Amino acid sequence: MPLGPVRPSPLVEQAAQRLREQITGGHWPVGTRLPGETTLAKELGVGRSTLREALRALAGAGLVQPRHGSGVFVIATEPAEDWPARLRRAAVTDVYEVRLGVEVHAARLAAQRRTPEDVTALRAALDGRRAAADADDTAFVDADIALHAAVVAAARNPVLTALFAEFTPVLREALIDLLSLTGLRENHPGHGDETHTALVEAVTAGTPDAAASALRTDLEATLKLLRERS
Amino acid sequence: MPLGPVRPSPLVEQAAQRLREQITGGHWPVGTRLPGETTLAKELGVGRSTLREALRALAGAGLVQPRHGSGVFVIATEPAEDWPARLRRAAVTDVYEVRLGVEVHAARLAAQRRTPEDVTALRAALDGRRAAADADDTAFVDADIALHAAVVAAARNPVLTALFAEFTPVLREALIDLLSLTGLRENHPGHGDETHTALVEAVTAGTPDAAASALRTDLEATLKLLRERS
DNA sequence: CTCCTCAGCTCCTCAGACAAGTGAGAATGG
DNA sequence: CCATTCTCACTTGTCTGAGGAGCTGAGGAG
Repeated sequence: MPLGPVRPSPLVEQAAQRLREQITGGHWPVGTRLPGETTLAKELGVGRSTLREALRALAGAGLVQPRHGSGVFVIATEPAEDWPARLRRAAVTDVYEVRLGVEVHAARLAAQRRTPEDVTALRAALDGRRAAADADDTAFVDADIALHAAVVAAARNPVLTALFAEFTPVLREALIDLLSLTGLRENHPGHGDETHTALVEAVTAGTPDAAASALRTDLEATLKLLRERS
Repeated sequence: MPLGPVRPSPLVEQAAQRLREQITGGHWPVGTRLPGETTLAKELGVGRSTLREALRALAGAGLVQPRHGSGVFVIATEPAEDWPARLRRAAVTDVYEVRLGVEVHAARLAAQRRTPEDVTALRAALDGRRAAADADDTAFVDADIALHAAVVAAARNPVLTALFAEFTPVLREALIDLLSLTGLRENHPGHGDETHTALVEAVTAGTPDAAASALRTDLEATLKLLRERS
């Protein structure tokens, strides 16, 4: 039994989240002066310095602006659309789930559109993943992600490619953690080689449904592992 | 003559600026562990609380990430990218294509997870879309998007919801244009009512494949229209 | 009416203390 | 000799108390 983490997030982040909700939720429109530090700290049940750090985090994100002697004011209601930060805050399983949907769709499109250049790139990435079977976890994860990125690139949709790139850092970290914690590769060095080969073959052959199902199999297995650990 | 401020900026901001320069200047690449709080505070000549607030501001901006007991780490060297702008620059068909993949996946999840509240919200949104059949194009598009947003919300994945929200503005504009240019609704006021009803029913019934295929039918029809016009 | 003073609010900064998590090396057991 | 467990130094997290400095509006002096 994997036992998820017990610890709650730091108080600072909880406080920042609560305040953020007030702002993005429209309760405190632009121009609002927030209640004083002592008041807010008491309301949220945290110390004054903790609250100050939470406010400072929001200021760093561009939501509020403190004015010495006058108060803290709301200057924006949207988090400046900072996706990397948002993804880092989110639960890994939620991120992975979205990645699954995006990439399965990409595989489908790739099977319809791949060019000869895409095919050679895919084969090279697949070879790279095999070559990394004996390497350390980090190198293996990088090779794995490179293959997946090649599939997405073959879909020939720049928005899709950019979106996948946004997910990469979080993915990389989560997968490296997963491998080092589970020791998954010790028994199966080339873990997932069959499904990945099937994926590349399906994209090459131009069969969308086969590509989608091969990829779905691989990703759902990993997602299951991630869920068990969190 | 505007006369700038005479007083120096708060120490917190000065400290944050100094640290930011170290990061964006490349002296501390991604993955670096910053010196400890006490060390940094001494080096910059400020108190520990002040330094902590400066670090918290950088964390809010997504540059660093503190890990309890371990240290503060650099996780990015530039203040994030602007997705809304990127989506606006991209081809509408590319955006719509990604939206299709994301939302079909969301529909699948929604069919597995929808709560009774989701179901009532879905029915209300469906009624809203019907009621807007006689309204102008803008109101109809808004009602349509509200229904789709309700489906995504029922998937109960915050990342997915946020991602869809990112697409909404571009979508809205493109669809309004499409309707006014094609005059599509003049002959079929409740355009797409059958497929949307089928979608809501499938999500309610909890049949992922049916929900996915109903939605795919609707979205691919629109995507085809978009392609023809561009 | 204008200007000044001032009290009461605000944020800013520091110091000190203790709690809690992490990781490496020492000590222990086989 | 190896693997496990324990210990400890070091890290960030949290709170409290104390002043410092800036802003704002009320009220008095001219």
